[in-house]
Formats: sequence, structure tokens, C-alpha cells
Amino acid sequence: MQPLSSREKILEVAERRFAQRGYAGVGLRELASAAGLGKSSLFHHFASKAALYLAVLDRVLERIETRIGPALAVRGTAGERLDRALDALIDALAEHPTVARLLLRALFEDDDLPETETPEARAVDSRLRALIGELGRFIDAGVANGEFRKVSTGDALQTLIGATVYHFASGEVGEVVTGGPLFTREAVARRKAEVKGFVHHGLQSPQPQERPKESSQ
Amino acid sequence: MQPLSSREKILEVAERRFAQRGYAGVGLRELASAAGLGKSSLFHHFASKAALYLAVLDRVLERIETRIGPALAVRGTAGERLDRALDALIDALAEHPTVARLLLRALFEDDDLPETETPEARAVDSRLRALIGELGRFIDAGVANGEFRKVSTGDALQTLIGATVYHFASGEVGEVVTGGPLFTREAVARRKAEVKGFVHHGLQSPQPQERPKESSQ
DNA sequence: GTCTATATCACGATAGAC
DNA sequence: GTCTATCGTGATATAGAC
Repeated sequence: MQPLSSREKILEVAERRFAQRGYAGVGLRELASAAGLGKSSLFHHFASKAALYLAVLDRVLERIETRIGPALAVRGTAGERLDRALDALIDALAEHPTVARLLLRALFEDDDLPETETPEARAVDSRLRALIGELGRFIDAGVANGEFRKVSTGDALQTLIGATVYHFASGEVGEVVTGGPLFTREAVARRKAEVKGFVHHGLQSPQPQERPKESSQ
Repeated sequence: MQPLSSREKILEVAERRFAQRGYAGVGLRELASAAGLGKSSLFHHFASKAALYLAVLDRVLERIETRIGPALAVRGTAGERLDRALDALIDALAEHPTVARLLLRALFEDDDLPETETPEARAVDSRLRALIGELGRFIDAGVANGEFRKVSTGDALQTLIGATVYHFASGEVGEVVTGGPLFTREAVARRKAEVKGFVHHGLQSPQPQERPKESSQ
């Protein structure tokens, strides 16, 4: 693998910084020098700070798409496909702590961006809508064929996003809640199992007072 | 009710601004004039921007505590108490769109604050830990008496936080996902029902291909 | 308790040499 | 494609009059 181009190096550094401190919290001077460049050189590669931020977001969404698309395309019951999609999504989020944080910050940092009518912004927006639409149609299909309960598709999707994206973005608070790190192999594997278990069976056991000592972990 | 004191007015305005644009995105000048004051007068009421931010957070956590505490203290099965706690939490989050956003931003904006060793910061931290501990012990109890599945307490708690806090913080993205507003009375009521339904029954129906047309909405 | 004025600094962005 | 220098602006915070 050849060494990173300046553009790629900038994107890499920017992803970490934006995930950690948010759009407004990152200064281009600091970012440039962390990428081994002078501040002005950034403007040769990206038209503005907002354009750089959107390029970072786009790259992350593209990575997630690449993982989830094939998982949803697999044949099988809706339950099986859901398991695969959750595994793929969690793998994408667990790959690096920046991913979930960027996604979660992007929820409300739209307000922060100076212009929202640029072509880059519309590209990110349509990528996100495509991903949401894909997952939504998939849940709909499961409800339609009777395999899933008659849930509100949108609310179910929100719950799944919360269970995955929020979790891996939750940082120190999440470590307090779970009592340990979030990104070790064991923690990620446990999260996958717990989310799938929660989705499949629900929190409340079907037989309240019966054989309380058997279920798998 | 007497008119708001300057301090209260500042806290009110600051809560909206910090929720909307984040810690780094808010300028004290703009904030002060929105509160009807000169910029320098803020420093008479709060020692620094960070202290103001922490005061805002503390006030929000206090409001949530006030709602959830009584709900958890009620007698009943773990399932009933869970329903009450979820209702109380969702009511607190739905009261004003700032609440969930502030909480979610607080997850990662700790990195943004200049000092984390001030007494105010420790007050917020201990308030948060108390709330988490309370909810955790409550789930533990439900698992211990066999009413809940043998889930990982921390992961279940993370899922519940995601289903509630994330949802009401999700803004425009959440509106795209659910296909409508998040804070209308109907949307909040539907969210309560969906979250409780999801928690109780799980997404996958117990009898995959049977009576697919009956369950409640 | 609020104000004006100011100190100090960092920000995003541009100009233009090399 | 990277650099130095600089513009204009707005940031947090302080000093001190009223």
C-alpha cells in the first residue's frame, strides 16, 4: 500500500478530530498541522471547512453502505437478514470509535453548517436517506409477511439505530453504564448478542417465574 | 409566578442555545443579548462559559431525576415499574426538544470542556452516575427475581437509553426515519407505546406465520 | 448588577511567492 | 502543491465606571 496522499491524510485526521470535538470545536490550523501541512494548504484540497466536513461524513457513510448492502441482499427469513444487517452495522461502527460519534453528531450539527444547499450536502443527505429507506423497506417486508409484529416501522428503526449507533458513540458514559470498555472484541461480541437477543425475544421473559437460570448469555 | 431572575433567564436561553449548537458553537455575546443583557454581565452570574454550561446540564439532570425517582419508587412488578419509568423518562425528554439534545451532546462534549476537575463538573458527574446506578439496580432486580431474561444489565440499559434519549434527540433525521414530527402529542404517545411494546415483546413475533393481522398498534 | 472599553487570542479564508 | 503573511471577524475574559 502506497503512503497516503495529502487528501487522504487530511480526511483521516479530520475524521478523528471532528468525531472528538465536533464541527465547531475543530480548528483548521490544529487540524492541518496534525496532518503535517500548513493551514493554507487545506484550501487547496477542500473549498472550505464545511466542504471538508461533508467529505468526511460522506466517506463514513460510504463505508457503512458497503458493509450493510450485501448483508441485506442475502436471501433468508427477515429474522436472518436482520441478524446479518445488525452484525454488519455493528462491525462498521466498531471498526473505529470515530464512526458512531460522527454519525451521531451529524444528527444535530446540520444547524452548525453555514450552507446546506451545496451539492456535497445534498450528496450526504441522499446517501443517508437511501440507507434509511433500505432498512425501512426491509422491516416493512418482515411485518408484511407476518414474521415481525405489527410495529411502527419508523419507531422500530429508531430503536435499532439507538441500540447500535448510540451505543458505540456513548463514550465514557457508555463505559460507566456497561461497566467496561466498549470496543474490545469481547464487548463488541457481547453487544451483538445482546442486541440480537433483545430484538428477538424482548426484555420480558415469556414465562415470568419459570426456569430463571437457563437462558444463554 | 414572578418574572425570571437574570440568572434564570440566562440558564433558559443557554439551554436552548447549547442544545441547538453545542458548547463550542455558542458565543457568549449572542447568548447574553438574547437574554437581554450585555456580554460582560454573564460573568457576574457565572465564573466562565464552562461553568454556565455545567449549570445548564445540572438543571436538566435535576429535572429528570425529579420525574424518574418517584416512578421507580412505586410498588409493583418489575415490568410495571419499568413501564412507569419509561413513561416518566419519555415525558421528561418530550417536555422540550432541548433536553434530549443536551444529554446526548453531553456524552461527548466532555472532551470540549477546558477543565473537568471543577466541583461543578463533579456534581454533574455524580448526578449522572446516581441516575444510571438507580436504573441499573432496578433492572438487576427484575433479572434476579426471574421476571426479566438474563440480559447484560449494562447493555439493556444502553438499549433503553438509545430508544429514548437518542430518539428525542434525533431531530431532522428522526423525522425522516419516522416520517413525521417527533414532539406532537400523538408522536410522543406512539413512541411510548412502541418502546414499551418493543421492550415487552421484542420485534420478532413468537408465532412467525400465525394470525398476522391482529396485534395492537 | 449592568454597563463600555479593551486585552488577547484564534478563527476561517485569501493573496501571492516559490 | 505548499508555503508565509495578512485580512477581517468574533471568541473568552478582564478592568473599572456607574
